[in-house]
Amino acid sequence: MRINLCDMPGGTLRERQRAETRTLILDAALTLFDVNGYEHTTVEDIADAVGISSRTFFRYFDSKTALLFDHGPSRSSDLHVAKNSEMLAAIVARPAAETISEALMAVLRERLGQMFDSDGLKLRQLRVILAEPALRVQAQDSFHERRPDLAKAFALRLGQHPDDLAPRVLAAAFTEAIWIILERWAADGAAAERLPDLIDEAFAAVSAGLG
Amino acid sequence: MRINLCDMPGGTLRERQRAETRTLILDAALTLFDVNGYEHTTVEDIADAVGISSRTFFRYFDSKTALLFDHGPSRSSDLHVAKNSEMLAAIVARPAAETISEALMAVLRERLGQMFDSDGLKLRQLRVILAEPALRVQAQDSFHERRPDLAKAFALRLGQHPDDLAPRVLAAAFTEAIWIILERWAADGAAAERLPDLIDEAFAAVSAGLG
DNA sequence: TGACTATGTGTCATAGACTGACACAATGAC
DNA sequence: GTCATTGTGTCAGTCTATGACACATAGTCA
Repeated sequence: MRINLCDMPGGTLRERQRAETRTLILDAALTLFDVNGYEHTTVEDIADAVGISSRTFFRYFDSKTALLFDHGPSRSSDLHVAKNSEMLAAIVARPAAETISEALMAVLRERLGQMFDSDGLKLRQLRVILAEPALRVQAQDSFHERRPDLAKAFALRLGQHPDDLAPRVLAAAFTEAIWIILERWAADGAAAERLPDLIDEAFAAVSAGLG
Repeated sequence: MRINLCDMPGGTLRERQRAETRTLILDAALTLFDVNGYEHTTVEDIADAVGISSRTFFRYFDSKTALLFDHGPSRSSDLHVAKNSEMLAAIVARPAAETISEALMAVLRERLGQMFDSDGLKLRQLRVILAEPALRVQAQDSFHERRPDLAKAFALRLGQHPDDLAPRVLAAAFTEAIWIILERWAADGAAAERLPDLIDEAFAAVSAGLG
């Protein structure tokens, strides 16, 4: 059952096994979702596919939906956290002369493609989400999770408090914009080179709309 | 069990009974949520409180969360639909010289207070939602439901397609703004006369932030 | 290497949201 | 009053999720 873990770097055998099992679950789940649809795939199906009990599944993922919002194989356990703060730091670090829209756009152009490119994971998740209308709503939640952080970054640029209205509203607006971009990108076949164009287009529209 | 239905206008006895049961369920549920919290109130608790089986509960409400997003006693069954389209029509009908922000603000000043004032229902729902962090996320969904409509109204004003970016982003931004307004309003004690002030304040901030 | 501890796993039992099927009761129409 | 329509309770069952316990595996220390 355990496959060659030797080529994976990292801590103890346990940690490597855990990471391996996690990716096995995630991969099996996304495949099953793809074939049978999210609703018609039970947690037991997933567990069976990996050869674990469904009880064990819940020791790896808090819920079935967590599979869709998981940030990668968590090779090093908080890699994505680092990535996230990097992104926020990048937003804050953009030249003060730039508007928030310009700053965010620049950061997205640099990093959004990378995010969806590194492995196919995020794209596969995105596709499942887009396929099931009920999930699109929940997906907003996943973005929503990051909104406070985004609002914080905006607040820093604006010299305001993160709970103030402007940062939060801007975060909501741009979160929606990113969502639309990803939607269209996936619908267009998810070609990596399309992403920058879509970002440009979207942000131009937003600027025009908000101005 | 059935209480004096005679003073309620409306169609057949069956319809009146149904409407009555519906409000009984809704009222009992919100009371229980208030006392024991949303999570610790089971559907069976609610059903017991009304004197129906939990199976019957699900014949009135699609889900437990539906209780929080239900639009009133549905005396006349699609009253809220009418209200909703009225609101959208009002947005479209505002003078063309107004910006979208101004138009929406004017409509909200006219109608938002009314919406939360007519009966205590929406405020009670709002309080439950705000009390339980997990629900705040779902609440976004409920607003989200109406976003396409809002986007449509905006699109009409902008002379754009409802699926275009600008209307959707604007809808997201203003939905968030409304949400923030309601949050603060509830936190402030939900005094009816505070609402217009909060609306003014919020929209001023948004305009300043977006400009 | 062998014992000892920590951690992971399966099994079992259970709660809680929801759904389908069926029998029975109440309503509305004639 | 008869008869079709519709509402309700009961029962059984699915699926997500969690707690308890026993057993197995990995990490540690002598």
